[in-house]
Amino acid sequence: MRRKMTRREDYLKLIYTLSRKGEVHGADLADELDVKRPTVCVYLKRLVDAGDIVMDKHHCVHLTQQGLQIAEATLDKHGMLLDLLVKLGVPGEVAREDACAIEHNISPETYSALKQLLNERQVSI
Amino acid sequence: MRRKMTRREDYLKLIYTLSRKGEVHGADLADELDVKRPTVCVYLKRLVDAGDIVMDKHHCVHLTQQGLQIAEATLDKHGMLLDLLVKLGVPGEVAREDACAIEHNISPETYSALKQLLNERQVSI
DNA sequence: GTAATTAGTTAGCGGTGGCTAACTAATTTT
DNA sequence: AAAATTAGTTAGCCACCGCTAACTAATTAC
Repeated sequence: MRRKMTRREDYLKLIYTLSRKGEVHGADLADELDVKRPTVCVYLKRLVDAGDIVMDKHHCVHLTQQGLQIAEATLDKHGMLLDLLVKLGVPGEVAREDACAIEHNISPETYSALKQLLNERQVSI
Repeated sequence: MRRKMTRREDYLKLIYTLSRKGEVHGADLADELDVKRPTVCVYLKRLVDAGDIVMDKHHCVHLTQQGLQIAEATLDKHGMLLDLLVKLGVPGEVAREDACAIEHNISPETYSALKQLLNERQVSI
């Protein structure tokens, strides 16, 4: 059984976001994730093995269909949590960090419940 | 800088809970945490080093003042999250798992915001 | 075009937190 | 009391995810 890749969603989320702005290189990921380049290099190989990304001849990173799906799902959870926390009065930067920490660990049930709560709040306040 | 002991709160929480019912042995912790006895044995040494617990001559585990404080704070967060999720309609068992996953990662700000939300909900529903 | 910088990689390491195997110590059975 | 079971420990391993040092390849400056 393959072990958990707890950083997987962080990488895929970031690759997705950076892709919108142009080519994605390992160095960009290292900057944003605040880790060193060798760390990224090694991890990207695992993401390739997992079928989440492909690397082109210029070392640019591209999401596969599978990687894209995971990235979008994670960004969706992140956005929902961030919106909710901010709406509840948590300062933006703290809310962002908490959303990042929580997003990997919520069940579909909790996701639905919180999303519904967010929608209520959007009209009531 | 010492690395994060992400299991710390799980152990301390459980030790606290089991203490209410009697002596706490490594084997009990292994059962409840669903890990093997050697894993617990090694981890308990780290908790001793961290100043969270002491072991008596019969290998019973006791929380220090510091360990007690962490255990109570964690249980408090856990209880709040569990109550909130259940109140939002998340099934009990799922809510418990999510509360466990989330409790280690929320800032004081998010804790306060969610606690306040819980209090509102308690009166409004 | 050569030199300097930047990017990617490889090797080797450390900490966290699991595991099994094999030992010792304590407890229970018989 | 001896045997069997259970508890604790130690050693050695593995995966995850960081790091530095040192290498290579590519890019940019001059």
